[in-house]
Amino acid sequence: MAERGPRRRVTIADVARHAQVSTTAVSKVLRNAYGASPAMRDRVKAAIEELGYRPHAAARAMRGRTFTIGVLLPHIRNPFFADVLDGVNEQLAGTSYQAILVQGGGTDLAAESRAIEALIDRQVDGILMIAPLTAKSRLEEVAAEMPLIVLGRHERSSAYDAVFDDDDAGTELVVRHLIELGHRRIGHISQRCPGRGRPLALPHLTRAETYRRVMDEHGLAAEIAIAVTSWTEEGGYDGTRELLARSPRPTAIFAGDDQAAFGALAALHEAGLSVPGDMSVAGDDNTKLAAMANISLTSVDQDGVLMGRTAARLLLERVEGRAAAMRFSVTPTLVPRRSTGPAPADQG
Amino acid sequence: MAERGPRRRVTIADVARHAQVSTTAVSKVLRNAYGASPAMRDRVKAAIEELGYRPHAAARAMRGRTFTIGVLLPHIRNPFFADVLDGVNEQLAGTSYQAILVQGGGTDLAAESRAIEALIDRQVDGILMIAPLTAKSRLEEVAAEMPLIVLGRHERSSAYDAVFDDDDAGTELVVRHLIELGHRRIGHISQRCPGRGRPLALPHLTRAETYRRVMDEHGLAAEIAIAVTSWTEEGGYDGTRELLARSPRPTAIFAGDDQAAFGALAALHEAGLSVPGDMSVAGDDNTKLAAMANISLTSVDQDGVLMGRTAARLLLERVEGRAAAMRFSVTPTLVPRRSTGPAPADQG
DNA sequence: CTGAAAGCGCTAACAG
DNA sequence: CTGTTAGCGCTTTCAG
Repeated sequence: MAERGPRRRVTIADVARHAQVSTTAVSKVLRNAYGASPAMRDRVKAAIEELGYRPHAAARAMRGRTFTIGVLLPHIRNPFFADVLDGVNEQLAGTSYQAILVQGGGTDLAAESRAIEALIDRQVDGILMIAPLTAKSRLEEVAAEMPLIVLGRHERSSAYDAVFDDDDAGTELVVRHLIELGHRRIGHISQRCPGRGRPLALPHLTRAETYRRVMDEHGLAAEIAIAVTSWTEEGGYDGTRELLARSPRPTAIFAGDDQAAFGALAALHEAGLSVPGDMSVAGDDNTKLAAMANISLTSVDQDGVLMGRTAARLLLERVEGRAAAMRFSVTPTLVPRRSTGPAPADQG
Repeated sequence: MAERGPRRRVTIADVARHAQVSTTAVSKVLRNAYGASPAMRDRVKAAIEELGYRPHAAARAMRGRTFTIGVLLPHIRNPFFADVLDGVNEQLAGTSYQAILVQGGGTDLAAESRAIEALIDRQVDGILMIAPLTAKSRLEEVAAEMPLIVLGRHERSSAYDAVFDDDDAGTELVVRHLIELGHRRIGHISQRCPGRGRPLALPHLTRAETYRRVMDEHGLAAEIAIAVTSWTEEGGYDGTRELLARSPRPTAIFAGDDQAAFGALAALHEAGLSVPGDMSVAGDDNTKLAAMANISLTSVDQDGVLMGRTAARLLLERVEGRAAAMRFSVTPTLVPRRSTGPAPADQG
């Protein structure tokens, strides 16, 4: 009959009593603050150990820090986010900070806003947002209230730090790679952008824009073909069906990210087209699955763990007081695999 | 020069002043508590709206609830967890509760303990643990302190609720399916179990045990072959290589879960073996990718969204006061696809 | 129905 | 170096 919470939690007062000191002394020891003799320090530490005391985060929150870092991410379906999170946790390990995640509703802006507010209401010491959809102006408002790092967006702001992949370079690598293989009709799959108003500097927009630019630079402006769906398996599938319906159909697809590329491969398989014989496919993110021998998907590698680690480091710096904005950009590399090959001969 | 937090947050006192009532009144309105006239209620609500007041979770935590549900999950690499989480968020939408996630270190028991403590220290109103490694005795301690739901484990406890897939039934479906296709040498990939001491009722142990039982029941005890790696792409790859090294090698592999099955498919591709011609492969979880035409992986479907929704519902019930333990089990179904087929003729 | 007042556990002035 | 004390924002008796 699990009676709930009968055993009152050990508090700083219990520790103080047990160690025969004041609560102030305990607090000082806990925070490694100035003004506690080694002897007292030892006695308090022993008492903490004996009583199994752990600080009550909510009580701390009322005066000082919560030692909690809030991480906002759109969803947990993209393995790239898992890499980023591993980097974050790696950087936080050994500190007293703990990361808590909240899921913003994918492409639902309102849900994301609620998630951000939830984090603020819970008084986290700093926030890391992964590819948020929220308008820059709102991000700056949040940054005015607490340390903020934005991962995966390119805008420049003096209010928060930015950690991002150089999407421009990555896309250029992919599109050039395809062009060098002789492709001219290269399709692209992008995502719907939920934000009304000014377009955000989100990866999918940068990639689409760069795709356009590189095509144009090679005199292929007329061959530009973008299917706007979403970067999920289904989105890649649907987008590919859309591109296949064109006449003449493309000979290569840059799917935007790996998840979409997997959907593209499925759609091509279903259509009876061979890869890369009839159609080349490239993704972006270089997920584990892309490297698997039976998939062997050409992709763009960006070090997600490094990005996560860096973001967490920058955030802790801000929590410690840094105010000047920093930007950290990761340079991607192309990983060519068997899903891309020479354009079919009939293309000329 | 983002000056941090200059604009003091709106508090209940501000609202009270603005609405010309006491803070008690505001608090009552916020909690829909008894003892506030409709008129006052309206006035307070208007003030809240005007001032953009949002309750301060930490302050609430000191007296009452935080309206926060803690979700512990091993990692975010398994798409099945994403389904569960969608179910949780779906159930929580419309309530005032917010889910926060913490990642326990995969197979690292100590990291998981720290994550659980982090949740307790942050005074969540209830905890949902997804496939935790922690010993049952510790789970019961936690359950004595706060509402707890455990998802994905089979033990029976009077202290917390359990939501789980009937892994026994699922595995039986897969193994029988393979046996009916004429396979006799059926290999299995399982995970290393970190827990010392009593084995936990985790899915991979149930599946392995059931695999053994069904093989035995069909007189195939001698053909039992288990590779113990991990349920990741790499683990599936390594496990398959291990099984392939046996002589004679199996003609079918039940990979334990889809992620591992993807690794298995890669290893077989690399080994030049055809699926299902030379080897049948089955997974478990029925992830989106398994359904893709080019993969077409036979799998076991278990409704993750339903499980998440149910877990969240049960947790809220407990938060509201229910004490009697409940168990909810989801019945899985087999989804046969092209990755499984008749055993090669040479098997007899 | 309404409000004054006493804390929840902790931190940070401030005295001693 | 040490301890006393006044809150942080909210909930919750308990009088009016």
